[in-house]
Amino acid sequence: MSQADTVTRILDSAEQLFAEKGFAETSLRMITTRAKVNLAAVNYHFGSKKDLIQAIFARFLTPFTQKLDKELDLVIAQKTDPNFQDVLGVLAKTMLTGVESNDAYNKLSVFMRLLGLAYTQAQGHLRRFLNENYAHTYSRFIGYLKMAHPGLSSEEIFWRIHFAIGAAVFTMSSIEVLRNMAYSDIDKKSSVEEVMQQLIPFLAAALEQES
Amino acid sequence: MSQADTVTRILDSAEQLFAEKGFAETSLRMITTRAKVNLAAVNYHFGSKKDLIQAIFARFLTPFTQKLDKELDLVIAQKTDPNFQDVLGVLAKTMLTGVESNDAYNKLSVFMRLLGLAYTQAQGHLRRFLNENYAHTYSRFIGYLKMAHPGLSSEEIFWRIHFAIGAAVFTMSSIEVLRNMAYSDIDKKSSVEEVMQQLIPFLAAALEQES
DNA sequence: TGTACATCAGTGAACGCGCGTTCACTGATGTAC
DNA sequence: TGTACATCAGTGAACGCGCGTTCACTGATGTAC
Repeated sequence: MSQADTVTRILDSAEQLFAEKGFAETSLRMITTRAKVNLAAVNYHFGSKKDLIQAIFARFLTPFTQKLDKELDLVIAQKTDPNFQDVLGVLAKTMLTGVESNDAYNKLSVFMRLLGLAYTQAQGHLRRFLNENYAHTYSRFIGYLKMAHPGLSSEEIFWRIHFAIGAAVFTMSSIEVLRNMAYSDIDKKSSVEEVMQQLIPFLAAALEQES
Repeated sequence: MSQADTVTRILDSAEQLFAEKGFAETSLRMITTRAKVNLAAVNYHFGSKKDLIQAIFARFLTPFTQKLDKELDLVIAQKTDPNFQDVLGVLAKTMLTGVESNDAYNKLSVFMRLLGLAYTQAQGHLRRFLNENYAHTYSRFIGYLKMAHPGLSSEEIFWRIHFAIGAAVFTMSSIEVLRNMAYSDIDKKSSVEEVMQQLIPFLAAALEQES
């Protein structure tokens, strides 16, 4: 088994298990058993469990923020003064392309669950890591949103964005629990895609609302 | 030290620590140290860590759902056909009264963090417990919402409510992280109350939106 | 009133267990001469 | 072409540690006669 294999298998298994259970609740033994690699391989390749967690975020976020940056360049080149929907559209586009459609929803929902854990589980090292590596693109995105909606203060923009992130991240974090609840409450088990199709107008209405 | 003291001190300490760190990340040793009681006291009074977690939810939810039920009775007595805002208003009123104002916000935000953990951390026993004990009031509330907004399907109501719960629960779960981010991003550290005052119109706009 | 017993909150120390990490080691592949 | 050595992915077993739980025990209070 080559190195690339082992490293990728560890990342894949860890990503799934962390998204399912959380960081503290997932042991290296679970990860290495699922990945069919030796227990010591995580420490050999990544150094520690913390470094493995960071590597999982980097694998998703590095290409994602590169893509988002490029898309933002494109929009700005076409239209120096993009409106709110243009800017949000860039985010939606970046989130939903680059992979075949079924897989895109799945990868995105796994990543949203991980992002939720990053906020809510005590992982100071992870928040520091994200801030050091991805704050630039995040700030740029927020900056355009603010320019597009001058009626809102920075504070309002900040909190609205995080309310929206919260709804999205919570929904995806708990999607299996919620789909089961929906099934027992209203006899309908919506697909992840259907849920997202309801979430988008819900958030758009709330984000754009005049205060 | 009387029993009431010991039991209450354990509940108070556990509630704070679970809200801060999560269930798996909080050990009984942390709880009993903070509560200044013997390690074995948790198992003596509650039976197990799981039972302690359920007791914390019961302490908040039992009076809360009783109060919500009474308030729903009142509204229905006054107005057989309450509108969407009437029903949501009952929830807001139930959430924010009964304690002096500062404490009310604090208790509520602690509880929202715990509720977020209940959805996102693997605690099957807890979801079963909540479902067995509080599903009746929850269903009643959702039923009135649906009656008040006949243009929306059960499915739309279900998902909108959970998007809103998500935004609220995520915001409160991560409130310290978010307030610190706001401070470094926009130099403004809003109070929990100010954040809630922005959250309410945000959610109201999204919940009532015509599809 | 005094004695024997029951009840129960609380305790101190130990239990077995799963955890992340470490370490000496193997074996395959590449490099130098 | 053959030999000696270096590099490095991967391994198996063990390490110390903190965890939730258990258990025999204490000591205060209440009850029966």
